[in-house]
Amino acid sequence: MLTLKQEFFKRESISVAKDLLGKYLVREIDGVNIIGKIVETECYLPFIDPAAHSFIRKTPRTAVLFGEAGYSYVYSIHKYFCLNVVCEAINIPGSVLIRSLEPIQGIDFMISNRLKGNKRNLTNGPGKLCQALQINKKLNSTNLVSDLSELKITEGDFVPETQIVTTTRIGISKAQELPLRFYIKDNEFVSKLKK
DNA sequence: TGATTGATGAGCT
DNA sequence: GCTCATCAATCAG
Repeated sequence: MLTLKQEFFKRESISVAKDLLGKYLVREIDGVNIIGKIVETECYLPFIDPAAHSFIRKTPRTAVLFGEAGYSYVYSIHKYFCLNVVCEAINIPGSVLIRSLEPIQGIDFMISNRLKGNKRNLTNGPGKLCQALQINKKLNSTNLVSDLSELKITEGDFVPETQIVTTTRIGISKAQELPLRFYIKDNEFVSKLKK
């Protein structure tokens, strides 16, 4: 499977968020590939988005958001980790949060990483997918467009525009009204619908 | 099946 | 000290 080019991420983060649906997230552990298809994303805009970690100012934690596109931003929230992809040009801190995956390969491995391991609950949430794929802070600032990385994003399945659903974001306290969450219609691995 | 709630720890002020 | 882009257990119906 072909790894994406950096140019893919050097665009408006909102376009990247939509186009990432259907792509494959590949985690390599001891030479074995663990693969999930991206079925749900959220976009965090540069400068104007109060919900973005980069909003207030650049800090040691958020510095990677201001760096090269195509790199990972892994942060901890409560007890868990979440995975973002840095987009746009240097010093333009747009990013895309990977919210849920459809398990493709290495499902037994994912189950062994999670306490309650039924297939549907494996990767349908940002904290859950990081547990399943063993994504932690050591993978912060990883180059996701290099074949040499142990975490990368490759070409996957084509998703037609008509299969993409747009809603508001989940779990945030600011700018809740912005329609920046995208997921694949009718996919059973999308995280819980918002009410 | 859906809504509510408590546990939880890092990062920032 | 307070915030928070979460999860899983719990409870009501």
